Amino acid sequence: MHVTNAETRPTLADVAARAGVSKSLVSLVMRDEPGAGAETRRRVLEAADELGYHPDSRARLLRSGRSRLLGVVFGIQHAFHVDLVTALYTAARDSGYELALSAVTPNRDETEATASLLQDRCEALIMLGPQTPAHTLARLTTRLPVVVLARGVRGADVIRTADADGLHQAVDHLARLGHQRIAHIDGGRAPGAADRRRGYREAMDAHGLSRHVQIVAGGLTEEKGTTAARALLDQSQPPTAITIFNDRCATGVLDVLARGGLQVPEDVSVVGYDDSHLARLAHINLTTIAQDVHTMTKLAVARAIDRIEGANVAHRTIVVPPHLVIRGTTGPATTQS
Amino acid sequence: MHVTNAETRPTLADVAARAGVSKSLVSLVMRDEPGAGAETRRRVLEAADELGYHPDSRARLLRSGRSRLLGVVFGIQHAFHVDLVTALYTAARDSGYELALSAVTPNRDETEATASLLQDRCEALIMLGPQTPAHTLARLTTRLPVVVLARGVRGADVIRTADADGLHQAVDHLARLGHQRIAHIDGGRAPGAADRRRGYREAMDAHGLSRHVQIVAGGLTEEKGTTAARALLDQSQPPTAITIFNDRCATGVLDVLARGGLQVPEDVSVVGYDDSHLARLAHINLTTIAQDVHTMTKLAVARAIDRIEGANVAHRTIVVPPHLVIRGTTGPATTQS
DNA sequence: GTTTGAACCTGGAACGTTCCAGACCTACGC
DNA sequence: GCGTAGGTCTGGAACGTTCCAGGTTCAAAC
Repeated sequence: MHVTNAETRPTLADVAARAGVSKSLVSLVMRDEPGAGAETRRRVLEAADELGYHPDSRARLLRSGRSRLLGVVFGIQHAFHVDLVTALYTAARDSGYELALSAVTPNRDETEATASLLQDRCEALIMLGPQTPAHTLARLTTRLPVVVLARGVRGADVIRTADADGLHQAVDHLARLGHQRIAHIDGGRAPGAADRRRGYREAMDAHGLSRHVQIVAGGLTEEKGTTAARALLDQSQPPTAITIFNDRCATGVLDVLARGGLQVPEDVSVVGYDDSHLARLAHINLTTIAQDVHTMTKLAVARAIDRIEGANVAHRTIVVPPHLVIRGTTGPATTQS
Repeated sequence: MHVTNAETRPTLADVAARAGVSKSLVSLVMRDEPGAGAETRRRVLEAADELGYHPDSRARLLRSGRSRLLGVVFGIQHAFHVDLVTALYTAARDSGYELALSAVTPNRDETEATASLLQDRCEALIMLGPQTPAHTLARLTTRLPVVVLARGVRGADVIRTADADGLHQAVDHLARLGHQRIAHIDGGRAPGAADRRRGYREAMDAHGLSRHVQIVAGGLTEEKGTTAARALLDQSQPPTAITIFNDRCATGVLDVLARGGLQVPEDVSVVGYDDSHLARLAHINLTTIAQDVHTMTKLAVARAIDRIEGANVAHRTIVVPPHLVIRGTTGPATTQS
């Protein structure tokens, strides 16, 4: 006999007893599967409601052998990751899978974040701009499907933006506005940085501006942006336009410009990268290269699920085109220069 | 295509078979419980390692009736929440409990975030600055322990900062520097905003500056900061110092000042609130009121666990004192004003 | 009047753990 | 010699589901 105790939550058996049917039938009804009559279904639902029954996902998942969980590893401090996670939630909404977040923080590295998701028996991993070495990722891939977002790497599924193309668009835009001394503050060894550097160089060449190519060491953070910007401004002939590795770094640059008494875009034009929520802030209002977060996350979820359900495509990279978003930090080059 | 049974992960039984012992014994060893001989223990661990065995938390939790999970509801867009989550991870590290994150995003409200954690059978909820109405929180409390961080609310455990005290410290600091026209940009209806407003007013009174009290409507975001700052600067006699609801809002203010050609702190001093990572950025370098994130998160985790383990203290609020962090955005009032 | 086949429902065996009661040793005190 | 007490180890019953193979019923088709 099952005694309903205040401490223990009601179970399938309790509901079954109350509705006068079998556990199996209640199970069916709870999952909204066919195979139960309308009237019985109603009675079962009523009983469940009265008891305040909620299915126990642990037991459910244990039995079905599945967790229906997509693990997400992300850097909680990264503006762009935050945007991606936000979009991932909506991308996963109707997929029948849930997201399990695991954050990377200054005190919690990627290995730890990943391990905790594995323990939860996630069925696939979506990793945002992971720093994990390629061979470690490859090993992970043998355990479960891994989709890497915003970083190119062999051996796993990758969804990334056409980074070089993004910088082409940035340079094209600036060149159209008459700029010639266009500099680039890069992202060092960060994922995507190399491609963006290359794109910048190619585009400058294409516009016949090779002699004005100038690449300054930057990084992912505001800090790096400020030091890079100071270095640029210290020159005898500072650039009239700057393309920057990402938006976060760009805000550091903007800050240095403002403090230096330089008007944006009158004196200097600035283009960021990511179109993260930072760029959209009214007081930043940054012209930037948008990564198509919506598409990228949709593709990532879809690919993860395909893999889970056994699609045996070779590991493949999907490249999503970026696009220019013109806001207030770019304007025509002044004639004097 | 692999021939190995990549489909099924190794289980306790597999390890037991390989080591030539019973499931129960392996279970003991895996949990590091006493009751197994040194040599057997070694053999079991070896077998587990060779098979790449990892315990299945679902089954484990199902059987033990516990999840050892602390659910965390947080706003992924909020700089301060990000700091709190970061600290929560380290606070929970050696507690024997894991964190389950559930983010609130523009498309995923608190109700949804909470529901998903309940389904995972979290044993307690830690909610960061929740917007959920008090009576809904109270109902939640009947289902499981709820610890609210950074918002005062009756009926649940609350860990919060002495917000009024924080503004006292800010005003004291500015008054000591000789400022008189000290304004406050508030946080509207945000958690804590009312207390900070009150603290500001009290402190101004205490310094005999009642006639200079000026409160401008602000908010949580950079945007709100910029419009509030513009309103302040438009006056015939703008303030020489500004205290602001939070750091994020303060960066908006700083930006307006910089663009307006005003030097900080020479022309205007600025004090933020939270000491979030924003404030520490070299180019922001914001004087601010630090909430003691370390202590708050430690207390939150401890309280949650106390509740889980049956400590039956009455619901109680713990107030943590804030402290002033002097950085570069405050300086002596200029004599001329 | 039998057969057929949906539509509805049931019982019991998994899933991979933990927990409990007890079995088997060996050593020890008397 | 006996009883007892630890220290090791084992078998099997939970935990709350889902899944599978079947069992009724009842109306329509032969």
